[in-house]
Amino acid sequence: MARTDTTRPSEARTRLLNTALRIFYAEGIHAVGIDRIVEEAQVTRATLYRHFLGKEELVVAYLNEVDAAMRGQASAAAERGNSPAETLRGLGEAIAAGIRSPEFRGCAFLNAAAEYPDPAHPVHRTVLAHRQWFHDTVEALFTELGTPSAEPAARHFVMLRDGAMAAGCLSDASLVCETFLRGVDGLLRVHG
Amino acid sequence: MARTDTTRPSEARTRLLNTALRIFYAEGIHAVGIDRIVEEAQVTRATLYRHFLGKEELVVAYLNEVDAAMRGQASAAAERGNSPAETLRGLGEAIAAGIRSPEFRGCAFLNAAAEYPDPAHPVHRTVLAHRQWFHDTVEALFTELGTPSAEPAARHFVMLRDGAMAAGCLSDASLVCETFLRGVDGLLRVHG
DNA sequence: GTGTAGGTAGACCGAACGTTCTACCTCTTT
DNA sequence: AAAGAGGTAGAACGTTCGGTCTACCTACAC
Repeated sequence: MARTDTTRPSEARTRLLNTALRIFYAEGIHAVGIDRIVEEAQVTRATLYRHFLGKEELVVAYLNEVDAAMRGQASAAAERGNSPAETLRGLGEAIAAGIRSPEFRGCAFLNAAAEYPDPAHPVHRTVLAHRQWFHDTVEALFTELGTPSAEPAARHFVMLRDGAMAAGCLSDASLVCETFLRGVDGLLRVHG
Repeated sequence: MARTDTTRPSEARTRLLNTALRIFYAEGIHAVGIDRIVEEAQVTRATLYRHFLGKEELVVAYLNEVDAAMRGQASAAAERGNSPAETLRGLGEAIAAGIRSPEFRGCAFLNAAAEYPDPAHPVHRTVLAHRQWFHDTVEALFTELGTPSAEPAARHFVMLRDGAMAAGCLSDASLVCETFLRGVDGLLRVHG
């Protein structure tokens, strides 16, 4: 019985969430059935429904997982950067690194929004909440940087990011990153 | 029998295609069943399968319909514009007008790509083909304009467009258009 | 006038969907 | 010793999915 004692916060739930993350992100949401996730997570259906009310809640949990990762990424960039400009540039680099990674499949939130267009739907609302946070974070950095028009600058930054994330898996990732980072540098040059 | 004689090129097919366009664009592809489309097009299942091999082919036909509309938009901008710069600016205006329209639900191609991530899938390939055309069209305009780095400029233009189209139905459309057109103007100022 | 293309109407198929259920097992806490 | 939470195993629910089928009707072209 040489077992770690960390069995408490539910191993099965973690496995379920990691599997959902991997498969939903790679293949889409409507395209993947509960059976697939249950099977690959090596968990029974009953276990899934013990932890989540249904597929919808699992999808929201999946997006929250990605959201947490993004917030971590932003915090890391903020810690590394010695100035708001450096942080913004670092944020851009982190985004580019994601796009260049082999598993990259676009923005999980943009992809989810494409599948859940109804603004009232919980999944769509989760997407909107994440985007609001990202915009506000970027705007705060531009404000810190002393940009008079921090809000439009943030919108520009976000638009470049959205374009890069959308195109990143539809054309050459390196070229996309190059274009994106050049755009970010231009923005920082103008507003900094 | 005061009927127009234009019954030949299949009324039902047109109705089917228009319905598919409307519903797939508004609600997503995997989310909508064949039954819905057949019902709203006021056509029987047998008729659908007489004109299309299956849902997949209908989806491709839907995207080709949108593609044709976009090419028309680009041609119209080229006819109106007296210079490449004017045409690019006009193209931007046309895109912005689409984003501002009440039925706007993002880029049909980006949305489709989110649902069909497999690069080998016919739907995904249709998306790639459209994007290639768009990129080439924009690059040709920058070349005509005399931009030395026409290709990177085109990539920048497309990235802004992608970002605008992606965000257009996830935040205030007017602000998105403002940011987008400002970006296009900046590009034309730099490269023109 | 006969053949054929396009259409209607509706039954039908097997598979997959999300979801619920019963039954039993195994820890940990009390 | 008892209780409860977390888990397994697997059958079953009704619905919807994409797709096929037969039967019949109508208009036009040869």
